[in-house]
Amino acid sequence: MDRTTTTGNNPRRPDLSRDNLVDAAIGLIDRDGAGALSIRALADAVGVTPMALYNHFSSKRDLIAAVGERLIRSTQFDGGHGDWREQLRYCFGALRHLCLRHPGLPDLLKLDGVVPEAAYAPMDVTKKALQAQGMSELDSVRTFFLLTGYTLSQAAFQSHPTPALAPTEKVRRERISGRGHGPVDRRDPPPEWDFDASFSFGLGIILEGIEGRIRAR
Amino acid sequence: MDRTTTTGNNPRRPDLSRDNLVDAAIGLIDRDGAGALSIRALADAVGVTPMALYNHFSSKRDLIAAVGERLIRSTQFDGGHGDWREQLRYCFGALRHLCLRHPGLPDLLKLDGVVPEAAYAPMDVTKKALQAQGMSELDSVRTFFLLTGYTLSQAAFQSHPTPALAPTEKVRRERISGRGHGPVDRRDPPPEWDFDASFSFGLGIILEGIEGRIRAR
DNA sequence: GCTGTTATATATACAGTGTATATCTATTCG
DNA sequence: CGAATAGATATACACTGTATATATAACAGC
Repeated sequence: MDRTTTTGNNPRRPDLSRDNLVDAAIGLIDRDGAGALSIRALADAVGVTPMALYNHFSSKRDLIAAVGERLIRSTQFDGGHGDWREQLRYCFGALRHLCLRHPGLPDLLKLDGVVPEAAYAPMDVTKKALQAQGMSELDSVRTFFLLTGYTLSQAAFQSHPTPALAPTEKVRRERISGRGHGPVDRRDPPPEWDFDASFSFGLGIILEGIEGRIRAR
Repeated sequence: MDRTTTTGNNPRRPDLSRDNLVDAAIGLIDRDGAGALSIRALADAVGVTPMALYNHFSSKRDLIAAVGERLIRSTQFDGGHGDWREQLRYCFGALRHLCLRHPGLPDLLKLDGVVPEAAYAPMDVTKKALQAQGMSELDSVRTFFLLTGYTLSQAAFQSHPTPALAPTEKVRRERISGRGHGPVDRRDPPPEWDFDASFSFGLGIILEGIEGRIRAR
């Protein structure tokens, strides 16, 4: 069946489609985080019954993958104009800013271990930049994992300030652990922590290490 | 009340306690992953009613934090004998192996953004090693985040092979997306991927970058 | 021994979650 | 038009964490 046959502008049937649903889903996670994306919440948001979504996505995993696909595809990773260092800075800066603009994204993907196809665009950029410097394909891929792991972990760290304790939990904790250090929430960095500078510092170290490997070739 | 007043060896009341519960919880996540740790599953495992657990933990977050605390505390991070490089290799090697022995651990902690107090032991090791080389405290902490982010992301990548599609999901997907690339599961590395070598390679790059920073002081 | 207090385990219930199954309806095609 | 089909719905199930109220077991002091 032709995909564009969706009831024209008939208001009776809402115009569901993968695209519209992904739009709405992104709205949800941008507003209230990855946890806010539930089948029922999304159905409510588009004014439809939960099970209706299953005519467009085979599962929540499928939906999540589509969200990731869309967001990552909307980002350009190969815009660096200078040398390999600039290219990598651009590429992973773009990845980082994508994660910061959509703080729910890394959580969402990690939640179900989904890796959208598009997520490997930065890998291609990295391989191209480094192989041009004489690095082997294997080492280029390894370096890609290094850069990606670092970038995502930093973005996640920046995006999630300490989640507050639920009030009732706090009360019960006092009752229970008269002894024993209670659990500790994600410890915040000092409030004036400069995430940009911190990320840049770590990236600089990595780039310097890469340069050493390249020169040692 | 004295903590050791737990009914002696009376079999009527099972000997619940934070320690025993954490033991059982670790058993669950080691056997079936982070997702297998639910209040009800843990209660079943120790032969008790779900709500009984809430006399020992204020919430599931509390339980998770205790599990993390215990596992991390059981690990020694400062056993390196050589120079700062060896110390860091030892420290983050230990962190990595901890995560590999308990593949559910990173997921578990990330799940609720919990960071056990003990998780900052590696930070102390890193600060000590690097400040001894003249690095500032700020940069040492930044470097710690770099090393931790890399180590955890690599361990997570190694621990989670592609989750299989649920059978019904596969069927429905065929029905739906006659068009559109379906979602992609975590793409596996090639089957002969050498995780140890890959981790070592990335760590080497980081250490080389650090050395550059230290020398440039 | 008995009694009151405190610690712990239970029973029940609620609001969520993803999704299987069956049904109903609106649209399109022959 | 009638038949086929795509898509939305209604209901239900098994699961989650946990609030609330109740019951029971252990201990303190008499």
